[in-house]
Amino acid sequence: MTQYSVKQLAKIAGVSIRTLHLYDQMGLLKPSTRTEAGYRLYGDQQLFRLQQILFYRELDFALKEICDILDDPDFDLVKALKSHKVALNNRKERIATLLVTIDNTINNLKKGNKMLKPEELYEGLPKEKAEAYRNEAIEKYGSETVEKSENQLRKLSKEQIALLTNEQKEIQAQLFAMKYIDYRDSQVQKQISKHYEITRKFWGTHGSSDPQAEAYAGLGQLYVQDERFTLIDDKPQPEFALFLSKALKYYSETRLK
Amino acid sequence: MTQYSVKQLAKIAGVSIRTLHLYDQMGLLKPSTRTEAGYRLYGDQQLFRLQQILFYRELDFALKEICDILDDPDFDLVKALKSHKVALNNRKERIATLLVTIDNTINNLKKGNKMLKPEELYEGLPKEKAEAYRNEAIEKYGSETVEKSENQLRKLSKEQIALLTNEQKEIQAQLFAMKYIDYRDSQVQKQISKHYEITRKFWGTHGSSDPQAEAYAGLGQLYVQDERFTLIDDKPQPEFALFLSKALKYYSETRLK
DNA sequence: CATAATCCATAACGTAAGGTTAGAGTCAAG
DNA sequence: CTTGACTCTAACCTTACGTTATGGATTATG
Repeated sequence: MTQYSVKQLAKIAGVSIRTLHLYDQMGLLKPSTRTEAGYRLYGDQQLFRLQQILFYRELDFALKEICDILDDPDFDLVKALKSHKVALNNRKERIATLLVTIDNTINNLKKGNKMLKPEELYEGLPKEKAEAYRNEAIEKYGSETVEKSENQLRKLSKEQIALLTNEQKEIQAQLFAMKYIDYRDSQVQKQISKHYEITRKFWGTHGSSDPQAEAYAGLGQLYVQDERFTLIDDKPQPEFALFLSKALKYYSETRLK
Repeated sequence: MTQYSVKQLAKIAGVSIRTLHLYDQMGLLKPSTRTEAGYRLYGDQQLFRLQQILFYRELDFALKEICDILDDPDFDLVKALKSHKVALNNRKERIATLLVTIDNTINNLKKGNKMLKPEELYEGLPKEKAEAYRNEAIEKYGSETVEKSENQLRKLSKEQIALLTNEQKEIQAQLFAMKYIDYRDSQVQKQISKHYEITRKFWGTHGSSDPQAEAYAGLGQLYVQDERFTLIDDKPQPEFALFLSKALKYYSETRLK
């Protein structure tokens, strides 16, 4: 049975000595024994436990949770993993939104906020352009995301989009004028609910109510991804897009269930 | 010109009073003026500035960075956004890996570590199974990720995989026996370099050297995603897979450039 | 065997971005 | 004139360690 000093264990495990001290102090990993002088000595069992600790740490579990996982025999690991998965998925989604917003912001800065020609916007794009746009989008955000948005879009015919955006433009302008700050604000959410009602009319109530909430939240993603939806005075507004997407998500989560 | 108290500003901005105190203290957002009694009063300019602050905060910038962004007129915003994008992309990738690992771990726990039949593994899978597997994988990880892995895989013919895995099995077994702890350990990296040499033989040096490093790191992802690559005694080892993927990435980053 | 070089221990402070009291002063309304 | 709502500063709590600081223990070398 091998014995390891703090330094040895730290080295083979790739953690700092301080980390081992900390884990000892909080009861996560106690040395198997101490020398007369109080030196920590770890055995193979401790090495194995450390290996497990590092695995769960790598999965972004908090140290206290790891404590429970390893020490409580009744701990429902599958449940913990699943809820952890949900949290990670949320982070992932959030990061994806941020990445798109950053791209749009960079684009705006580069173009010096150059105005886009209105005729490029809501009429059928020239096919090559549309194709190029799609490919670029896939390149940047992955086909998964793009396809999801496209499904969103396909629910709306061209004319519907034209009508929709005219009515929505007003609401968006009002929201924009509100100095878009807190997406949970009741005034903001009131406007969003109008927005939702208009949107719903054009989705032609497809019967099932559950996908609607999701689709509406997904619309926010579309706003972030496609600058054409958040033009104010023909200028793209990434900050506003980010705000709107959060407002829609919040609305769909709180009001629509 | 409207004036806001801390509470009012906090409410319309959706932040806590403490946050405003903090921003004041660190010079990120000073009130426009103070009353005789020392109460903070904010104007519209401050509201606008707060709006910008929250935008960058939402993009996960540190408060100090936001300070620079807003106060330094020479600040290279595009550059900052780009490097920030790289960081976010790394986080995203990491989270994706963790999600797959969690899935595999859950699967293992559910199956009670049931053995997989060896004939299911490296021989051509029955078509339906392969299709089902692929669809499931797309469902879980997105078509982007799956296609990337498939491109990895397509570089190897069936026979090559068979040979490859036989030779690699040995190395992996040795790595496994090393109590897979620190992927940066020189002994570990030595084994990885052997692993790399073997792998490289079968990739038949496609000329360009840059994609090789990336492809090799991508192989680690494949290990994580497909349990069949990290079977030890016919049992999937998600922890070991995670370890290996990090070791490969580290190797490709430090040794291959 | 003395001494220098490591190694180890505990302790305490610092980090980011606030949350959470605590104690005390300020303001408008009843 | 007191109540209640609001404000101020100050100080400690959080995570998961990193970073000294100080002093004792062990080992290597001359």
